Amino acid sequence: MLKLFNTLSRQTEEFYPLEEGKVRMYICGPTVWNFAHIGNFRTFVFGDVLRRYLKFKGYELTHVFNLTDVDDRIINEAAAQNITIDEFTEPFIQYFWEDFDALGNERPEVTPRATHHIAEMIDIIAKLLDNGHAYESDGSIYYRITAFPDYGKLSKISFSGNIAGGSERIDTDKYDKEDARDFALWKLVGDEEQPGWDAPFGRGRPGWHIECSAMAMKYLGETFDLHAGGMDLQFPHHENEIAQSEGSTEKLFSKYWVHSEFLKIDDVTMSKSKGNFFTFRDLREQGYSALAIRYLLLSVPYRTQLNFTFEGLQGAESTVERLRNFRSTVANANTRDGSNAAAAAAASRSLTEFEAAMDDDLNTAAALAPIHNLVREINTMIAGDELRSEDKAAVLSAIETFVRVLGIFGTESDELLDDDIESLISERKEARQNRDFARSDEIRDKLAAKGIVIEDTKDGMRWKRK
RNA sequence: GGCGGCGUAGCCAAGUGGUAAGGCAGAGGUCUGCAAAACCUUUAUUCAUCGGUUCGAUUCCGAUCGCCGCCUCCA
Repeated sequence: MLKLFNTLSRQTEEFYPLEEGKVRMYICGPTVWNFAHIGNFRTFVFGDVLRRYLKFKGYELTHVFNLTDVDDRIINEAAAQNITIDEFTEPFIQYFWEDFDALGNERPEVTPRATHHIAEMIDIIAKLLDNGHAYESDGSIYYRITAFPDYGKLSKISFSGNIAGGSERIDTDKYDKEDARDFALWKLVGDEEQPGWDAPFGRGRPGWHIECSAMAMKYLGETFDLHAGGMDLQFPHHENEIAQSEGSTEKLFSKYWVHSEFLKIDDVTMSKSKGNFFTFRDLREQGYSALAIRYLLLSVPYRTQLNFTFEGLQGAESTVERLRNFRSTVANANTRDGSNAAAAAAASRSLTEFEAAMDDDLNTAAALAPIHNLVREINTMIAGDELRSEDKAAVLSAIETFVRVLGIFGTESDELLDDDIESLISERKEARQNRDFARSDEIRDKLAAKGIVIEDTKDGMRWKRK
């Protein structure tokens, strides 16, 4: 039984949409022009692991992932270039998905654009105006927080403490709001020259939070199962989504809230403002593999800040390589007929422990241990010629489960070798039989130059792409 | 000032009221024509410090020190 930590209740509890057999989830992604840093991608990798695990558990999923394009910079820049917002954002979105895919994430079912949902946002704002949860001031529309007593239930934020205390960021009356906490739902655009959208309550642009309320409820219903995102979004973004949605429907918005922690670089949280951030592409350009980056990001449970080091990334590279080798070693092992009960038992125990750890609030760190244990145990059996042909399937099937849920073994390359590479390999085989090691090594070097690594195992020659 | 998190071997870290998972790196060995891969052995009497509760605490409580986050852009 999967248990998740629900930010709303501040406790780890059984994931209760279980009975329904389906999960509707929403994840906030980055603004499209913003090159998401690796900390954001940690959120997306965990979102992916969550969705893969839910599918593994047999749930039917509807997963909405928002790459937002409602942003003054985007709107203004598109207008300045005299192109549509879609035309402007297209290359950024493509760039993002390339990274998203390269990290081994599955694409969510729904990936809406906020600017295509202005009408839905206007509807919610109109409802909030009707029922007193919003008000107009100087042509803009603001949310009236005093009308929503539950405000703060997610982040447990205390405004009395903030205001009485030493926060230097109390918003002064820059706008004519009733209360410093009130936030904009609709920002007036008075100048007809400036891009904006027409609404019954005036021409303007949506505020920063309304899009997620609108799209989540449109695709998932007024009440849905799970809403995830980075810790940084808990307040104010998610708190405000709750206020808008529940204020308009008077129904529970999301049953579960799941927030993942960022990572630290040399013990300092990576963030834009700190300037110590780097992107997935930065790491790729330094030669690190996507698989190792994925492994590192999920090697620490999602609610713990991972302390990122390059030593750790290098280590992940070795680990991932070992897993990859294991998979092909098992697949290619020359085994005698029959079965060895110990092997099947090891595979089954590994799966059980893996699932128990994942059930425990997606404890990926604990879930990796049984995988490594299986690798060691089966490798030992192979070395001692104790693995039997009938056991291979059980071990490979366990690996497939780990791949399906975590995606850390990489995909098995089933590409055929080019003919000349193939002939070089058989030539080398012959040379070795004739103990012509000079020729053998020469061929190995030649193949290495083409990115093909040759290894001589006791079960024969093995190759892989570097 | 309010709210929250953390401090476990060289590094990344899991974890529990009953005596420290896993990975990486390091050392020694086995195998091998050489590599590579793999295997074996080895690395914390100890979990920031000081008290307390307990038969027993790394795990619970209190204090102290240190670090981090949110309250402000990062949807």
